[in-house]
Amino acid sequence: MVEQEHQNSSCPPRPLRRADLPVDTIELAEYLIGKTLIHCLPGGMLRGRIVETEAYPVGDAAGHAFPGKTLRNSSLFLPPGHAYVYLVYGSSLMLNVTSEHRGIGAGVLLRALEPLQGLELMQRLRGTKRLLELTRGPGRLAQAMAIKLSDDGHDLCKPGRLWLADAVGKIGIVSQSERIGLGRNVDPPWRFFERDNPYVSGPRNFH
DNA sequence: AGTGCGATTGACT
DNA sequence: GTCAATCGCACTA
Repeated sequence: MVEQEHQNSSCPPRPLRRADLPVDTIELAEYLIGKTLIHCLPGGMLRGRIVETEAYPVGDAAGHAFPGKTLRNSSLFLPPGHAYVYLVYGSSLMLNVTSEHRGIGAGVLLRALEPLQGLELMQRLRGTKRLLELTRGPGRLAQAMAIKLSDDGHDLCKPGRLWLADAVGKIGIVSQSERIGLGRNVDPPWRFFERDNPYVSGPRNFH
């Protein structure tokens, strides 16, 4: 029998290299679709495939860096490929990937994953067995991946504990829409998602 | 020191 | 579909 029954079990995930990340925030948001997020824990490995992102580029009034650098948003100003983690609504952690250059505050919010590995641990972390409720939505994603506030500023291009790796599987049609949850009426199409993936949160209307 | 408000979620009609 | 919980942060006084 052939050992190589699945691409994922045979070749180890290759980390995303910082030099390969598109500098532009919007390009990075699209680039990250299909890529994987890995968190190695004592209890096992958590791994998911990114299926939905949102760009918060330079000069975007909705971006956390817009009012200027503060203690809370300082990680957004790190070099590209770092984690910016913050708490909203008192209970939900959000995980972003920094973009642009050191000293520039911009990033990409990871909004949904397709769970690949460590599903039982994700189910425990999330308190549900329903697969579609594990990683659909940014807060759920962070909880299922055991992201903590202390992961703020972590280098996601350094393979080890928490890092980004190359794409898995065929990437489907990537659609764009307005971003979700901003109390604004008009918004540029800076949300990217794999159109036919069931783990995408929110509306799937596409441009 | 006090106030208002989220890049959401889960519970409920 | 509606709606409120929840709390760290930024801002005002």
